[in-house]
Amino acid sequence: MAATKPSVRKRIASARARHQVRDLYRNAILDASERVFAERGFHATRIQDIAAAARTAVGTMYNHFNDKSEVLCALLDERTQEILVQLGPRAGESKQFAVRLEERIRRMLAYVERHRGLFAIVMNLGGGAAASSDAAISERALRRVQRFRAAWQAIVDEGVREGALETSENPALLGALLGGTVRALTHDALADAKTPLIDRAPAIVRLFLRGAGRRKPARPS
Amino acid sequence: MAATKPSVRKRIASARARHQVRDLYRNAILDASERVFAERGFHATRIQDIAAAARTAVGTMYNHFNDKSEVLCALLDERTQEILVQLGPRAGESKQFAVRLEERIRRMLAYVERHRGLFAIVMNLGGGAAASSDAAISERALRRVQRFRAAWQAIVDEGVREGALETSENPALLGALLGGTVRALTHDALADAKTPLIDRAPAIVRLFLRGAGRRKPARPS
Amino acid sequence: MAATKPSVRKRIASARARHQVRDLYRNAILDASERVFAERGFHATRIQDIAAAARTAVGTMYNHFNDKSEVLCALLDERTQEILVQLGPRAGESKQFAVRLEERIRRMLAYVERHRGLFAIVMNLGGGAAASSDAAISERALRRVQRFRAAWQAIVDEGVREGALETSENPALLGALLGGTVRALTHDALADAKTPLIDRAPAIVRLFLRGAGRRKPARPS
Amino acid sequence: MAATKPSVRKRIASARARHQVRDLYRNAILDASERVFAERGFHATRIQDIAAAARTAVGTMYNHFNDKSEVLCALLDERTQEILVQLGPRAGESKQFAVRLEERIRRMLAYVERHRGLFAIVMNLGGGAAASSDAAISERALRRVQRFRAAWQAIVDEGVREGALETSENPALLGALLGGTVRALTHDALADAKTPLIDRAPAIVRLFLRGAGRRKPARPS
DNA sequence: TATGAATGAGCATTCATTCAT
DNA sequence: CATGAATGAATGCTCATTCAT
Repeated sequence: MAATKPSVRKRIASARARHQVRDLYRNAILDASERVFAERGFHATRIQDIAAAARTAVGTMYNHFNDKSEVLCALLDERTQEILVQLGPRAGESKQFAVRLEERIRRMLAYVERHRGLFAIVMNLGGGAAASSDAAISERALRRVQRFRAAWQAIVDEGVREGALETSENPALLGALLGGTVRALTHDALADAKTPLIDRAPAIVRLFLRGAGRRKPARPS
Repeated sequence: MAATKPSVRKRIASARARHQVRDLYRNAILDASERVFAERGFHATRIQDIAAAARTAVGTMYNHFNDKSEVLCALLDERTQEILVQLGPRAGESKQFAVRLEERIRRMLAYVERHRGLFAIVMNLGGGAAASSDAAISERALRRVQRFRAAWQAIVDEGVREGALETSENPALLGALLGGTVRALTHDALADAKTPLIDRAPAIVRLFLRGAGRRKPARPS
Repeated sequence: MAATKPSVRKRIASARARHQVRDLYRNAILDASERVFAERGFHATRIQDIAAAARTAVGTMYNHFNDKSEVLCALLDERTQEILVQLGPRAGESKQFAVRLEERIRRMLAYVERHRGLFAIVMNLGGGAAASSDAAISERALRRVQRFRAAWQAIVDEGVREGALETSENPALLGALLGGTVRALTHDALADAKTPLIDRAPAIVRLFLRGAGRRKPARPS
Repeated sequence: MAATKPSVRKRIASARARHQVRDLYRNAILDASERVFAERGFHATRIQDIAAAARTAVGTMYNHFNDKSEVLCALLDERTQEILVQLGPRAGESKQFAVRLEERIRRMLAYVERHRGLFAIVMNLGGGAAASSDAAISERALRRVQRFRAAWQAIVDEGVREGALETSENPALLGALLGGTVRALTHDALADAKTPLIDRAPAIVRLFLRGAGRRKPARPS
């Protein structure tokens, strides 16, 4: 380490610098695309628009991405990844499943809130580039969906393991239910209100756990 | 009335006939568009494709619809309308909310099954022509969403009135939950399996009503 | 004459009537086309527009004219013919060329005034259907131009014969000058002002006859 | 200045070069469009035709002009500008108005001769893209007409100031007359003959100045 | 590697014309 | 002969992609 020759160190440094410059462009493009997609939607957005928003030349975009849908794809991959991190376990979480779940959902909603515009359209685009005929893209879209599913499933499995969730139900259905409940109430909140998304966390957890049916239908004396 | 002169009667008849011919074309176009949209997705579908599938000239499409997105819009309006009918009350339904709900959802799923291809796309397009910048189109898309919401809400209100649903919950949230649960499990079934959609009805109702949480956590003796 | 049998008379009458009905449509179409052409210009006018303005079906137009440019052509033929009549001799005209000329131009301007809209665009379309690639149409347009030229020439020839016009000038040039002067001042008046066209008649004649140069350059004592 | 760093100088040079390349394309398109418009007329000319004649891609046209009529517009703006230059004053012109006027018209006719084809069309299109409903285009067409009017008026004003033109006439009418006379005789020459346009210059001036009326109607003794 | 003008296949849309009623 | 919906060739324009600088 310390023995590295200066010229080499410099070369490494400059390589790192060059990489950072690359990433600078890449990130500028992704950030710009998020803004523009959120504003206009995917199909109405022209490559030029993204380039302009990123203060870049169109050609530059093609040095970083193969084509338009790859930009969206990369953006979604990144945001999805980050969402999944929010949904993952953390050190020092509560022992109680419900509390933990609510906390994770709260984190996720906070993240979604920070990217409201993007998610407002993503929820309408399903997996992403809707109806993309490009196999590679659909492939990645599918993988994203699956990763999401897996995340819900993992949480559900935790709950089952801890005896917090009903064992007589098909766990796969419970996974779908969790995803659906989160999605439904989030979508609702995104469209409707200026209410902060996070406020929905308790209801999501409660409804997911207890459903809509009348509880304690008959309180025995 | 009976005295209507033959020529007049004939004129009326031919007017009716002409209308029926118009509808013939209109329906042929809508049906064709459903097939093609389902196959290729909205954006990948060219007007020509629809025309060809409808065995019509391109120009004819423009005699019936103002542009491509209006075709999708009209199609969705029609299908939405029909779905909502399935979700509506019928004569001779069960007194029990849960039974009735399951029956309605079963009807809806049967309808969706008959239009699998379309709905597979629609669920990814959310409100419809995603990112349509045309105000009139978005307006109609929004109205469709609202009509759906209203339908779920109406059902929930029934349940609340009959004491089948939890009264301590915000009814609006219950509506969203019902929609979300149906959507989630339907989407899941559309993507995943060749399982008949209707088979999902019981799970939908059960999960909507009772949630995923462990029931009777501790049955005291 | 009087001996014509009733049935025959009736047949003739009905034939005449039928012809009149034909002309009714034809004229309605021509009048409508004049209005619409004047409003939108030739190329921006769709056959449908004319039909609508004439309260006729499109098909009807094709019973009377072979195609769109024929409508314009017929219209221009008719209006040109009528203009030329205004420029022709009348009984009881003044013996003085200048007076006679002014009178005729006054009549012409009155006619143009009644068809302001049409002529405003015709003056910009030159011969008519500008750049029509149809030989038959261009042919008729050319003929109209020639008939106009001939009219100016005939007037000039009158003036020359009567010793009112300069004989040392090429009469063809004088013809062109007359046409040009009329056209220039008419065009000017059409565009510019709400001044009645006829008021331009004296100036037209005066300038045509005496030019713009300083008169009596040197009044010899 | 002399101290400009090489890289900067190079950048400037390449910027200039790039601009020149842009103009190369722009001019190629304008020249090509002149040829094609002259041959086929405006409406019969397809964008593709111009592109082909300019050995350019269609898209390139849209990098330089907003649409088809803008091409014509730009062309006319340029040619008009150049015509007006011919009509303007030059160093070392004659003191005599008539001589000067003839010289200017000669120059103008020489220019028109070099663009015969275009002007043959333009004279039939009046202000330009006939019936263009686009406000911006009509606006520019109008401005061209006005600049022409102003040019004639300026010449007339010169003549009046120098006592060469009749002061009892409304100068505006004299301006219109000059324009009309030039137009009439030019149009005549364009259509009719293979006679060189310039030969018409003397007649134009003579007729403009002295009119068609019999001169010295009766020089007594 | 950034740049941005050139490229041209691709597509929605128009509208003159036809023809069955 | 009037009608007006069907027809489909024709065309302007877009925009993702390329590539010389």
